[in-house]
Amino acid sequence: MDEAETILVADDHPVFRDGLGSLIQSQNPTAAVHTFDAFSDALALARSLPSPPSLFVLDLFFSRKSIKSELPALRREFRRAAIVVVTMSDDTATIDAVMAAGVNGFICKSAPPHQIAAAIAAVRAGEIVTPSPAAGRAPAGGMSTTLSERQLEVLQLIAQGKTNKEIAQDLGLSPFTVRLHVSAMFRSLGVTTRAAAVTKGVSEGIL
Amino acid sequence: MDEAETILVADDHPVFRDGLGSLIQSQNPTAAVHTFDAFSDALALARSLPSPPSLFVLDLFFSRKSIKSELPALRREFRRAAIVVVTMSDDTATIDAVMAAGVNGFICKSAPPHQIAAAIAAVRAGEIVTPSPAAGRAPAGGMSTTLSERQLEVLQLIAQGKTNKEIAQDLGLSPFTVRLHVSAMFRSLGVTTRAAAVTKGVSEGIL
DNA sequence: TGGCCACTAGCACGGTTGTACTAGTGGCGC
DNA sequence: GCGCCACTAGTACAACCGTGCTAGTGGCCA
Repeated sequence: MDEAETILVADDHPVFRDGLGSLIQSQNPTAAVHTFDAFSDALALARSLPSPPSLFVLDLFFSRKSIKSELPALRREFRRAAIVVVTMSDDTATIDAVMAAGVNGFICKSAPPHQIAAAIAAVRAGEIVTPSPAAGRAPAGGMSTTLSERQLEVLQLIAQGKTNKEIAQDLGLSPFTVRLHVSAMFRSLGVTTRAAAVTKGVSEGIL
Repeated sequence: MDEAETILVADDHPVFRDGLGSLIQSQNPTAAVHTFDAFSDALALARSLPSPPSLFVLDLFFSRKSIKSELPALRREFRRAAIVVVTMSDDTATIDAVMAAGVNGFICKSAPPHQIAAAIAAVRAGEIVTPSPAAGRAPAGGMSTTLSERQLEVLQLIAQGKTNKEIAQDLGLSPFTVRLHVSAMFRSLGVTTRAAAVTKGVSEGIL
């Protein structure tokens, strides 16, 4: 579906980290899953990647303070990535604080694997997942596909029902060029028609 | 884990209800999935069962008022059941009101099947799921457009990127007939392309 | 009974789409 | 410098799309 999709897992507990990594890898066979024992390492790789990762799964080695600084900063820097926090402490205050930072999911480490898997799948599908009570509104969407600027522009105009000719006029391009962007965008989304591209765009939260 | 597990689905929209029912059934092969076109019918069966259902999936045919009465009542009566609300209107106020009633999940009807499936799986695994605000807009007032059954079916298949020929095969029709449905549906929606039709369908909450 | 509507099926035609090629430019990292 | 990638522009072609016509069936309602 998306050739170079990257997922980053950071957790300082080796056993849990490896288990989590293989769980996610088996759930997303086509994705490149990288695991780290420190958040800073994951962040460093994320920044060095040609295209940003689609999913962060992070242990909460955040102090109370950095929940309010590092986490929102991560959210801002990787607007299009889904962020899931996995942690031991699942008290309401922590959940609220983390969700308020704009992450897409909060999972308790004590949860059984199938529960963690379901939660991650739901987040990757665009939902917001929290363990228990918490009406914590969360902004920003996670998306697992990356499009270039032009491709995104083209997709938005396609969603408006415009023809390639009209898109070319709108963007000040040749219709031939528009076609190439359309084809490339289709390949990125794994579709072959404009209609399917719109559906995909909506489900990915980019429309 | 679930020898006689029962799942109740209530939705007054036939096409969506059936799709939802088979989606859930395929996701939970061992469960007995019952579908209803009215909430009261589902409730009646739930009460008549020897053991309470494990999951309710309900369309939001609740008026604003009954969100604050029927829904919490259901929650109280079936404490151990998971309750998922599926609806057209996904404005923040409605989401807050429904979640405050103590349900386990809130899914927008405009969400693609895989997203709905993931959300239900997460809820069944014990999570709380709320929609990402990035997904389909559905301004209050319901859908302003009426499509015939065939037109809706055609639109749903178009959203999957199918060609007229493929749609004809799926529905057992002639490609010529499909074309007419497509054209009629376009007129109803006030669009001229498939891509725009999908966009319109999402914004109307019928996809 | 006649009118209306949804649904079915077909033909013809012009325009659009999507892909497969080539080919040049500018930016970025190694 | 070299490769890679996004972006630009073009040609050619097969397939598909959307609309305009005609025409028949069955249901519903006044």
